[in-house]
Amino acid sequence: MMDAEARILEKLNAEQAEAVRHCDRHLLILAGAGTGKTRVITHKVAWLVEVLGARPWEIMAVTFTNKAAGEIKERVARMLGGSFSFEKNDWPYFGTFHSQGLRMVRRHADLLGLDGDLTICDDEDQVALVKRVLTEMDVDPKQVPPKQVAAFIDGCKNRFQYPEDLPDDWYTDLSRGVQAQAYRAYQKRLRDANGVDFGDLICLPVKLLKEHPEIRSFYQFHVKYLLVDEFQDTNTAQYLWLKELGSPKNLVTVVGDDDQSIYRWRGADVGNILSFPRDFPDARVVRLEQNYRSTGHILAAASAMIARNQRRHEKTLRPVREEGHRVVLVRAVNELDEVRFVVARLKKLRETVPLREMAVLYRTNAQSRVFEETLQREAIPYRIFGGIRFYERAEVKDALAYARLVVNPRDDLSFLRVLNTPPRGVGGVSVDRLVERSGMLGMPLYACARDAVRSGTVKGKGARGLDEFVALIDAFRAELADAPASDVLRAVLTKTGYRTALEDELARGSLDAEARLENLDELVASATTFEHEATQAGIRDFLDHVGLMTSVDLTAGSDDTEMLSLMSVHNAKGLEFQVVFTVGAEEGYFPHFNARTSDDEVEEERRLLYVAFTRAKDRLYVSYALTRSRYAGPEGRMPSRFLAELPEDAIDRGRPGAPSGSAVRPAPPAQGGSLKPGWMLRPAASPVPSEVPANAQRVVHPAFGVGVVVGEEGYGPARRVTVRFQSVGTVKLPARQVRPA
DNA sequence: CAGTCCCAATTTTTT
DNA sequence: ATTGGGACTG
Repeated sequence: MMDAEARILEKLNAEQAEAVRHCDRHLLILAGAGTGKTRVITHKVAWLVEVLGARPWEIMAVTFTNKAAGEIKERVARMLGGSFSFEKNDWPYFGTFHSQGLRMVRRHADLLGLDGDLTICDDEDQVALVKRVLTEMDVDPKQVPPKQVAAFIDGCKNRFQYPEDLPDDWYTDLSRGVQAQAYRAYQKRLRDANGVDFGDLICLPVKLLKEHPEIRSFYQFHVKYLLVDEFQDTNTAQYLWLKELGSPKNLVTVVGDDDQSIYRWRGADVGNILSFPRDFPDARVVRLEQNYRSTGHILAAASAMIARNQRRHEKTLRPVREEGHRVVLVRAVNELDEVRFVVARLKKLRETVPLREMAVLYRTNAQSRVFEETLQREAIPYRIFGGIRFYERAEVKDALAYARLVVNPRDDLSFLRVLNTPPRGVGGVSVDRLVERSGMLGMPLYACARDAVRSGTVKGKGARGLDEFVALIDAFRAELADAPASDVLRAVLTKTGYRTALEDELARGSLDAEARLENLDELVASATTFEHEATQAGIRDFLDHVGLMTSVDLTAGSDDTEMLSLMSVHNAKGLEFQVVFTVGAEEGYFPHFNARTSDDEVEEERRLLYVAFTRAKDRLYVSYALTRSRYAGPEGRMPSRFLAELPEDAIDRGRPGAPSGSAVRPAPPAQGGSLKPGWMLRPAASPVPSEVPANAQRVVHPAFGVGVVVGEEGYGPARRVTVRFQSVGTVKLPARQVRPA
């Protein structure tokens, strides 16, 4: 026994060992960036099994991505040798809240008024359904954007609020009334379609646990040890889930870092970290403050910056590594210049650092494009995480929609999606009549379609197409309901004529038809791979897999392939690289345009940059451009205000290899602790020697004369620019008032 | 009903 | 600049 203990604790420092061994009370581990969090989790699982004799099925670990779960599984398995097995459908369960939620919803579907063959609706499905609901309510989708309503619904579900839980006056409220009513209608439609959205995957388990004491006891009994990673990013509903499961009989361990909370917009509540000790009585708190990842200068820069946040736990990360290189701050003339710098630098570094140990991190996915073009030209292998994801491509979703309809004939969304894809003569008129009838009878569209012709609901060309469609789906259901996923997809693509239609397009010279066909092949290939990895995996499992896939989970090539990584900072959470390029460190990205109204938002933006910085092990480059073209011509840009918060002696200003004199002067620090963008609100006569981008847009105003654009926001008629005039100083005004000089 | 053309909005981050 | 949606025409 002592052997096992010693072996597990061997490579841990005192704090880590404490966190691993502490197993008689609930535990909150405050783990700063790079302090060996994953190591603590894996060792803790090993400890539970080997030292405390926990049974595998008594342990549940919740991670932020499926990939992280896989890594922990792998590492635990390696530590424990053959003594521990991870059967796919057995405990212990390592995965995201959402995948765990789906298991529970499936298992207890009958109690929730659902059928086990349910459909997971993604973001796009959700918006489409909202749009349908709004139309039915006679609300103009232009007046009330479906996306906004979808965000409202998500917000409610993040707080565990179903329509019946909303305060009565919300339904009559001028601003919220429509949204609340749409939510109620949406939820009904979703249930009728035997569908669940992401929010349901969290809320329904909580409902089960709250309303069914026997189910709660069952899970409390089974899940003796519950570990939650990235705890700072759990939302209210997820926290309620933990509270339902936590009992004196079991042990809840959460690991998190409030400085790395970057999902507030998705409902994450850092406050959960504060509440934990109160809600889980007797909980211990252990802090991990030894940073093993980054060299001294990098850590000093990141720490000084994050210390500016008001709402945070005081903590000091101690570097164990040497000082290392300073953080290099780079000023580029424009976005192309920035790319040139990064590529030149990484080509040089490649001589000593493997490409897979380098990453380019940006604020928005759109920023990857300029890099892609250059990297392709230079033949540097790269991979992009996130962005338009594979399973969200139209052709892939079409194929999956057929499969979804085969599994769940109540799935109206999929029905509408593929009914006339490829075209089979069923147009708007037929669909309208079908929808109307379905509403009247309270029957799913597919069921209505079956007798729509006989009842005269649909006539003519539409009737023939509809019959054809119903026959197709019926045949699939009869033959393929239990077939392997790849067989189903192959059959769908050929027998529906989908592939043929695309091939025709290709023959007629459509450029993207080829790419789409390739994507379909890739889809079938990924289904085949999936079947090989999991025994007995049918189409249902594949649809689940696809529905819960995260962008980080889906990466072309394995981790050890020689490729540069490009990703948003959000996607980089939990990863580390020897060399990190943080690009676009400008006002408008850090903080983002849409996030500079409240102090809370600005603090989250600061955390985002902090996460980016702390991914770096050996070298960190931070770059910004003086002008950047986003849609129509170059815009003047200012360095991020956060750059002014970096300590002088940890950074290296000026661009290595560039002509001298390219010193950097970041935005002046905010005044008096206020987080307002100082450069925008500066009084006209301000003598602050702020920098005007060399090739910023020059403009003329009828009254103020000539000036230079230093900021901009909005689009179209609402577009406003900030102009520094020679005559009156800096003024913010509608863009239409000035003309290019 | 399908295909084409034109106009508008879009770009924050994602399970 | 690209893309999606809506309107118009064949």
